[in-house]
Amino acid sequence: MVPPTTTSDEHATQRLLDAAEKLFAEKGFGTTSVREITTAAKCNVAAVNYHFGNKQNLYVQVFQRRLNELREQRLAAIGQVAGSLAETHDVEMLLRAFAQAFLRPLVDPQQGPMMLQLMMREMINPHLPPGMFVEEMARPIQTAMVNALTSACPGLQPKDALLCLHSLIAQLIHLIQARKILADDHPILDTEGALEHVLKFSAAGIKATAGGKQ
Amino acid sequence: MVPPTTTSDEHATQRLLDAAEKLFAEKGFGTTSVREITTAAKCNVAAVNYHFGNKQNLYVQVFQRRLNELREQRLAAIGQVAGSLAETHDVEMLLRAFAQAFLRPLVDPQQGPMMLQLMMREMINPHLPPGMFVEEMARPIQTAMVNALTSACPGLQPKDALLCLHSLIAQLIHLIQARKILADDHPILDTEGALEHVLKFSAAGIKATAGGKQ
DNA sequence: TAGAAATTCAAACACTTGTTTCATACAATC
DNA sequence: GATTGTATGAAACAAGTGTTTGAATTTCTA
Repeated sequence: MVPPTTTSDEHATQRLLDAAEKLFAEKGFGTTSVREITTAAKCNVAAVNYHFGNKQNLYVQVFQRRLNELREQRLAAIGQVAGSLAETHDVEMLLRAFAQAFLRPLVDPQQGPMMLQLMMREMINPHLPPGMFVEEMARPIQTAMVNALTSACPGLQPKDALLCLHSLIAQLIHLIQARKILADDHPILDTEGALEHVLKFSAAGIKATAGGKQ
Repeated sequence: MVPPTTTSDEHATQRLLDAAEKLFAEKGFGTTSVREITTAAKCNVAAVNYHFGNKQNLYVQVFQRRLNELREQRLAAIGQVAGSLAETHDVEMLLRAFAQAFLRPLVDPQQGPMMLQLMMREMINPHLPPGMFVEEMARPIQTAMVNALTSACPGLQPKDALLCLHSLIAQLIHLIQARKILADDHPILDTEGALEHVLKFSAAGIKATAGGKQ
């Protein structure tokens, strides 16, 4: 008998989740066939239906497995920085910490690009139960970050903090997405100089937003 | 014989392009079947292959038809504003004009959401000839806008102008995308107040970027 | 109006899709 | 060691895929 924690011979359930995650990220739900998944996972075709009921539920389980850890990872990072800042009101430092917490899992060469692709695809054509992504990921991060922003940046209304947060997130997502398409054209976007720009750009934007409404 | 400009009875080629555009935007290339398209266009199944050779080429033609007009529309708007500004150095006005030129075709209820969906899908899984989208759309807009930005904002290096432009575009795209997912949660994002925020936020960001490097 | 070209049509092509079936092999329990 | 419940296997299911065919029809032209 083989120990259950061996990478090359884990349970079929895990192999299916891993293979499905990879393929769903690369090709999307609709254009990834069950046979591709089972072949990559070295299983029989029937394995998906046996272990997960159907293809759609396998997709949901792929997300379930990652959303929790990703959310907790981000919440922890936000809480840590928000606590240590306290009264320093250093916006740019808060942004940097958040950006790193936001990006780290997404640029980790191991499984980073996969995660983002998965989430982008799910945004554009959803196959999860309605609300699952928002409730388990988007909303918790949003409220935690809005709280951190408002307390680090006096004069910033919660409503405006939300808008600023979305401005930042938009740029971070675009940062990763754009370099896939424009990488050859603009090596600028590839370096971490782009991240520095986003932080500087956003810090100024936030200060202007807070100042203007005060 | 029927006049060629009748909407309800135009040539099959046009009906196919219209139906395909709509369906590709809603469901994506891979998950839209030729039969769905031909049914929606009131054609026979063979019509796609007769008029366009194959499904993929129909997809390319859908883009060909729109990319040109969209690009020219945007270039005209940029050129107009950039010319009239000349020496006023009014960054926020330039941004507003660009944002409107960028968004107008995308929020036009007639065909707006379709266009954006189409382009987002193409970004995430491409079915166009490599480089077509960048060369016919992304790059021309980029260079025109970078020129307009650097001349309207002295002290802004072209390299930084490009980064600022991407920061703005990222927010504009996110603005449209996010409200599909979070619309119920945050009616804030739905109003045009969000656009005003993006403009104010970005104008401050650009000024900070220009000032810091000077 | 007759003939030629362009278009539409129903039917079939070979292939892939998600899922099911049932027989086989394996694991652990009595 | 026989008997469970669990897992895997090859094969088949009906339905849907893009594309092709060749005849019927429409449209234009000479």
